[in-house]
Amino acid sequence: MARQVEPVSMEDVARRAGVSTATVSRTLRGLPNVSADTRGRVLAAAAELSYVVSPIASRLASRRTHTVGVVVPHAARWYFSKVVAGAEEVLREAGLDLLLYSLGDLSARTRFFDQLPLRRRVDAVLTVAMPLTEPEYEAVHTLGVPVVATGLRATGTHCVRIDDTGVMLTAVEHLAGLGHRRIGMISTYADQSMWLPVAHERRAGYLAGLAVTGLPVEPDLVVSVPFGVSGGERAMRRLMERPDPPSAVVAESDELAFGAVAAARRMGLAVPGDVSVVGIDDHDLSDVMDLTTVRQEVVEQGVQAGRMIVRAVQHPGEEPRELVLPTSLVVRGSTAPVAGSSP
Amino acid sequence: MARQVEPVSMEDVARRAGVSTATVSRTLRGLPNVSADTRGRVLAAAAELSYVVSPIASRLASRRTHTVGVVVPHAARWYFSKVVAGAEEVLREAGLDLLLYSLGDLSARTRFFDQLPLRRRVDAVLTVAMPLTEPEYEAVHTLGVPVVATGLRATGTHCVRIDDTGVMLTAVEHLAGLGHRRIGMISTYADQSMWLPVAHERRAGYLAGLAVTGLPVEPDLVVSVPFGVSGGERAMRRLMERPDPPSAVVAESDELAFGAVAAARRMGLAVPGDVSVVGIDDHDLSDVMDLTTVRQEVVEQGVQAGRMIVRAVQHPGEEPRELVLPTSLVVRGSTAPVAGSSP
DNA sequence: TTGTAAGCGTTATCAG
DNA sequence: CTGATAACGCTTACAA
Repeated sequence: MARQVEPVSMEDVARRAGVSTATVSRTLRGLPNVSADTRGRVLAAAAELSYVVSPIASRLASRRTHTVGVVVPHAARWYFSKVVAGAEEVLREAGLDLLLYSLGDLSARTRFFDQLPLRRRVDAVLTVAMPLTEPEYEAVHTLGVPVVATGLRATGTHCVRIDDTGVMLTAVEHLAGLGHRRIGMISTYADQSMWLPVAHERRAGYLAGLAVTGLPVEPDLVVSVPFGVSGGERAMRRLMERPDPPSAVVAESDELAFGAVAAARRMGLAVPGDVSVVGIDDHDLSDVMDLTTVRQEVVEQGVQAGRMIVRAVQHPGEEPRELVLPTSLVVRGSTAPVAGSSP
Repeated sequence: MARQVEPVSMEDVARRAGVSTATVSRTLRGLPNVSADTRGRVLAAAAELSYVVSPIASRLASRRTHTVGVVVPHAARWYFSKVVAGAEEVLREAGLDLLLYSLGDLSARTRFFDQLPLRRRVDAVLTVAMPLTEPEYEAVHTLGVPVVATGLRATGTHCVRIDDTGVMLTAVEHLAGLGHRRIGMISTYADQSMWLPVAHERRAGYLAGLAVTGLPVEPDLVVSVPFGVSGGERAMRRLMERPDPPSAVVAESDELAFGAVAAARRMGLAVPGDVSVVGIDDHDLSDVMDLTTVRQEVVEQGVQAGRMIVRAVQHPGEEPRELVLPTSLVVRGSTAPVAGSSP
């Protein structure tokens, strides 16, 4: 068992190679001003001792942490884990450590922004679908490091997102194109002030869709529920129990739509026969659920955010960039022409 | 904009409080040998300067990293993200940083265990459902820090898991109890050597279930596919296209079962009318899919693993513990008595 | 209880 | 191209 009992230090390597620690450091970091001969001896010595630099000492001396803080509202949810996975790959390959913070409940979040455990600890911050309050925003900027946000429009920081208004507009247009004239929407409450802006924009997209297709706005056809499958169920029940239920429903996300489809069927309604349903995301399970949806590339958002981080770490103080990724309608079996319309 | 221009150091605090840095250090770490009076002055000074210790300097001096490396095969998948989320909460509250490594493809994995970027960087390692090869195991132990594994049986390290044989046995017994005599199984290939042991144990549980209920083994009724929804679809098609298809199928996991249910329905078969399906997990979407399953508490596994980590960091060198969490059958609408049997 | 001073293992500056 | 040597910002004996 090759348990590494006493850690090797740079001095050990230097001694063995017959050079100074400064030269070892230069060599190991790939700096140009080392002769080929010396470089060889140093690398050999390092290899023989199976030496690795202590990242901690290196960080203290260089004053760079080589670490990025990734802050998410809920690490276990579909969207967030995808983004994190995408970013992780890029960061790992760039040699940056990824420090994960999941701030599910409000107290954790409050403590986080109060104490700011990221202070002196990261070179950059990635916030994943976290609308920050003004004080939170200030707190993060106190860190003095670049920030990139995903999942929502951000001002003052880099960001990668989709057109949240546009996706909903696409969904409504699809339904209107199938002849639906009364389209409901399943929206979400502010989930502890997370997601608020996205919910807002998607609602705006819904309204824009109605406007574009010349449909009247019926405020009662928009119901707001907490995020999640069971929220979707509840919303659908509320919509379909009305005396004049809509013939189609758009949901703010696929997970809500899953609940909606299930609820409709449990009520004895046929999907898409009695009611069509469209979601947003193209969740991994949307295909088996046969759900029509507007796809967004979530892992790709993480990848792009990771790249932005890497760039920002290398060139801090650059103008905030905004990257809007494309989305696309995926038609499946949960939508059909409205009953009684011409095919 | 309160951008923190010049970081405050412990010396600044010491000066302001009229004490030495040693005393500041003792105070801030809550050591007992500081007079109440001094403590007050130090805390006040620190607060006024809004000082926080540099974790990096602290780590270099104390030779403890306060960091745990979390290694997962695929950060974006349901099981892994849940475990990570559970562990994250515990670790964050214990003041430990969580360094995430997702080793999806083989080359990333190879590089990881070759270079071992965790060296000198973590106080403990958490492996999430990662069966390690012998060399990988050796490599990790080279780190000289405690290791805890989740999701599978481990020898030589702490571990938290479920009874993977038992869950499958439960599933088969449920079906046999409904009168099913010919039960198929959807199993998985080694996914880059990940999960292998789990697949093996669940297959063993399936066989044990047949034995216990007195059913004959039909090797052709076990089909292996890559993990995932589409794997489940393919497997189900292969099973149901046989001249003598089974009347029920158990899947190694819910995601496979989702695919199986969808495939059956696309083939025009009724679930559970023509074929019953059982999964393992109780995935977030199993309820809307109306899938009978054997539930495991995945977040809880992460929480318990996190606690083990915390304990192990405080008392390294303790005997490896093993924690086996309970599971439970959740009967939903994807299973029914076999057609033609008495109710 | 408190202070002094020697590390911790690098990087970085400045001569040579 | 290479080597001293002073940081880096804290912890920790050891003294007082």
